[in-house]
Amino acid sequence: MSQRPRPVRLEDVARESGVHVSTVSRVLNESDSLTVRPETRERIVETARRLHYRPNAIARGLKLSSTGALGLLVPSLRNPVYAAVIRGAFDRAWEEGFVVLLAEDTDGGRGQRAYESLVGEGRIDGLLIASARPGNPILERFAEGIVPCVFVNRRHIGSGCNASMREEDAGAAAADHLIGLGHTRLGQVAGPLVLDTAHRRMQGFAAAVAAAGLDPPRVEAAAFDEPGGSRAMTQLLRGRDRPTGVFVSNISQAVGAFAGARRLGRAIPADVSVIGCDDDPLADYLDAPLTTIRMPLAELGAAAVDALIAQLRGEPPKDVVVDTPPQLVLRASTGVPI
Amino acid sequence: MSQRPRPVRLEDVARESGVHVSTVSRVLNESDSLTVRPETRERIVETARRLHYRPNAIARGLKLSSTGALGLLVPSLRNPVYAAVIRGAFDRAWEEGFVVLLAEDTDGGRGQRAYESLVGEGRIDGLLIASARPGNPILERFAEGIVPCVFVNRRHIGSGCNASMREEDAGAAAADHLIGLGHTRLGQVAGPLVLDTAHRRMQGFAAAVAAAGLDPPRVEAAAFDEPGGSRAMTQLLRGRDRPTGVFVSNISQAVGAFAGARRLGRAIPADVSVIGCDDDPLADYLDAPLTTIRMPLAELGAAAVDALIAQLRGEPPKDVVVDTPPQLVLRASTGVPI
DNA sequence: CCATCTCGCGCAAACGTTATCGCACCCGCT
DNA sequence: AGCGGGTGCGATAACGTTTGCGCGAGATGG
Repeated sequence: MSQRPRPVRLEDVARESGVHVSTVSRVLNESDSLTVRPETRERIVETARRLHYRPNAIARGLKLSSTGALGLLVPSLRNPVYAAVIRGAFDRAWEEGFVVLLAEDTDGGRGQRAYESLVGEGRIDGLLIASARPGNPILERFAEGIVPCVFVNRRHIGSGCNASMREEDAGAAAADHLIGLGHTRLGQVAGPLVLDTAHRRMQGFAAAVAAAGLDPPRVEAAAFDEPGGSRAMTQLLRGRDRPTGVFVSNISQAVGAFAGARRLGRAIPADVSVIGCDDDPLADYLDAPLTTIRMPLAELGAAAVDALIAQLRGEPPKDVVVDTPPQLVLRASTGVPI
Repeated sequence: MSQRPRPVRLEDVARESGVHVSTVSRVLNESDSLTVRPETRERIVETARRLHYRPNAIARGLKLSSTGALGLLVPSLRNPVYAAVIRGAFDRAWEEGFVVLLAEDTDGGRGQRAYESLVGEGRIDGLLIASARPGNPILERFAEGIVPCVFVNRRHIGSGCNASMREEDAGAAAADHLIGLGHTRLGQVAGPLVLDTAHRRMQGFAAAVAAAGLDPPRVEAAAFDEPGGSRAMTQLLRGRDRPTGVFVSNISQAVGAFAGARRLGRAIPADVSVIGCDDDPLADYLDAPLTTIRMPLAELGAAAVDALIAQLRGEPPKDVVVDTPPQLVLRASTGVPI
């Protein structure tokens, strides 16, 4: 029954170095009024280190009415794409002295509950929302304006605080690659078109196809998961005039799309070229290895954190777009049409 | 420049209902000394609801010296298996009135930093560690005993507070399935054997093989990711006496193993049967659809939260094993040997 | 030698809660 | 009428931190 060690408080450091707590606080915060003798400062810093003092975030949060924590709502933890965004956000937040609290905003109210706990109970200073979608109750709560928010990846039009990437360029890069290979009948497995991200990706793709003077691509919208990709690909590959080159919007969709093509007996890339969006280690291990458009996901996470912290500092919210261009990662799933 | 609405405090509710804050606090906490007139209670509850009062978790945490938050450290957010564990943990925690703060404990110090922020700064009451592995610095910090901990999935031998599943039975179920199909030369793509989980899975597999009177399986240990699975499978399938049935320990490894077999020109299941561990939607979309052993992952997450909360209530720590048995999910990647 | 100024630090109040104590008041009993 | 004991609630002190204010002491100037 060993006791848990009582955490060391400001008062312990103060007593040990023979000064008042307020002095310790000021010294350790390196604050403005540095009117402290160097030797005293030295002594305080030294004992603080010796005792392994760490300020209590709860007490600090109460006094400062700011917790040093940011929330991050992602739509699904099963989607490896978000792992990259999350890492980018965590790392940048840490650099800025913040901790980020991650929650999954799936159907079933997990996101709502997280919102209640994190925002409603004052546990965070700001919220990163990567799970925006029309009808998501979180959007109504956003309007209440309890905490500053930034929408990540999926924009919330009119919010004035979106962090996004060059989705149109991603679609265009995919189209250009397929067109460059000689494909003339193109198709797209898009995401749910109510999602801003999916919509822009589609528009960029369609615009590039139009610019090349080709017939508009056939588009099948589908959920961002394996079943969605499978069903959409099956639709695209059925019937006459089927596309020889298909742009798929997400790695999970790509896995499903591969399965769909396989079931119809179509080989990749011999019968149909497939290019994916969002690069992921998994792409190397598909059959065939998936050519993708790499998106700056970690940078997106970092940029979103920056934008949120700017708001916390009192700056007016603004939309930001990560300017790193989408980049083609060539593997084996695309080739010249037969 | 709309102002953020100032959150409603206990005092607002008190003023509005004409009583003192302490009374409001007692009423809303339904506490012991219910010596309050029903009409007063009614009035307080009513105005609290009307004003949408939510207690401030920070102030509450400071006073009670308990935050109502649990930490959860997972080794990788790219592994879909953990999504299931996380959901189980989140949901159970919510039922018990706790919020869980999720962080990734990858190489590169993310876990360390999370530990510092969450435990060191007193942001959480207890910690769930799913990222235990020999040499992980978190294990030394555990020994300091600042907060109660529970090790999830990967046990920390000797800690006395592990939550795990019937890994040996998983290995045995996989072996039994392959043996039942008539396979006599078995192999295993194991996880890193320094990990308790991987080791037990391997032992269960080996024991079942021995019990059937077969030669001991060839085991290739590998990282729990696609490259690991690919390399290990390649090793297993090279040389004479290669196995006709292989047990792979994880869905990511399975993807890699499929790729490895493909590169050697071996068909699944015609040339080699593959059975995976941990069921996941992805399994349906592999070529061939992957037969797996389903593990009770969400229940594991829930059980770990239960064990941690028990410790917070002052009960002595104890090891728990989720008793739901591993279950065969038959798909197309296993068949009778040629 | 006293007034003034600056330096170096202590004092105490707050942040929003909860918990312990205690004080009125009302009821019933003698 | 006086007394005792509940009943119903208010005052208050914390929890660990930050911060405006102020006070003593030494330095400086007249």
